[in-house]
Amino acid sequence: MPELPEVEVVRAGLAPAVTGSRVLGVEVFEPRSLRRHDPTSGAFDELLTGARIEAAARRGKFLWMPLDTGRALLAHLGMSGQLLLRTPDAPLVPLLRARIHVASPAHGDLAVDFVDQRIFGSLAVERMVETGDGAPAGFSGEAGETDAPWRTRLPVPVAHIARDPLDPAFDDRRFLAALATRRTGVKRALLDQNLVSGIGNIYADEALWAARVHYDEPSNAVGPRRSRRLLAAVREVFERALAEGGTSFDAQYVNVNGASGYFAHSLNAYGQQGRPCPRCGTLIVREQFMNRSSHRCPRCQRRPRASG
DNA sequence: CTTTCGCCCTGAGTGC
DNA sequence: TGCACTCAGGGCGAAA
Repeated sequence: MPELPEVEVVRAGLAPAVTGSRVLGVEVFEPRSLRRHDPTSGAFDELLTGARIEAAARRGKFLWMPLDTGRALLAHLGMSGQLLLRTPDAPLVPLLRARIHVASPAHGDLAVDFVDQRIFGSLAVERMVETGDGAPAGFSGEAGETDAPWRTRLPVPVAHIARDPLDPAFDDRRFLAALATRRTGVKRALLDQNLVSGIGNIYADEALWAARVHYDEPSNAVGPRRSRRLLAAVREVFERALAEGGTSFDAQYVNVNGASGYFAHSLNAYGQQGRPCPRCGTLIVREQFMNRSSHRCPRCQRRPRASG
């Protein structure tokens, strides 16, 4: 499932093709994929058609394309979403939920296909709000090196989403202070997009393994030293996955050109139950937590004392 | 405010 | 061959 590295690969693949392009038309095959779109602000296709796409930007797992209308096309891939660049007449695959036709100055006419099996992902056209701190709203590659208005604006539904750990404007101290304050399990905190964005179940387990922290340890019990180690581990697993072109556990994720971004061999904990911990050889276990699965090494990641 | 919980959603895989 | 069942989990609104 797409987390920050996968979404970034999609953004980076999309950006050169869509930047400066004009939306020619929209085809919607599955209305539920637009359930996040507020129709009272205008019909999805009407708000898109004719607009010029200025860039492709990302914060955490949220991806948006600022439009010259002052709004943005917002995409979240959910569990199984993909954004694929196709030729305008490419055959319609069964799971295709929407197709956006654009005229690209660099690549001619293109189809941007939104494919999503489980329909947890969504597309919407949203209003923008200022970040307030003057820093770029998200990462948008070279296009972000501009003073265009969209640079410091983000779609309304993303306003409450924290910056991600690869964002230069990410506030380490604030995050560490929040960990020290919260009484919830540390993995819950890692997955809380209001605290730090971009982390999903896979990279949470990988970072916790790398930092040797048990997922259910109260976040305020981890302490500053290990919390810093954990944050560093998150960044390391992200950077490594980015270097490998994005990771996905089940090959649902396909990058913008349709090639698989599957690099399961690089996973140390997630999905590795029954296999030896690469560090100590103890067999990795899988446990139910938060209605999802957590993977850990029973020896490297012991639950400290009494809790839960 | 903080935290937890239930809901959404369906193709692939499994077992009988 | 077919059918019932299970599994995957991000984000959000409601509730405690």
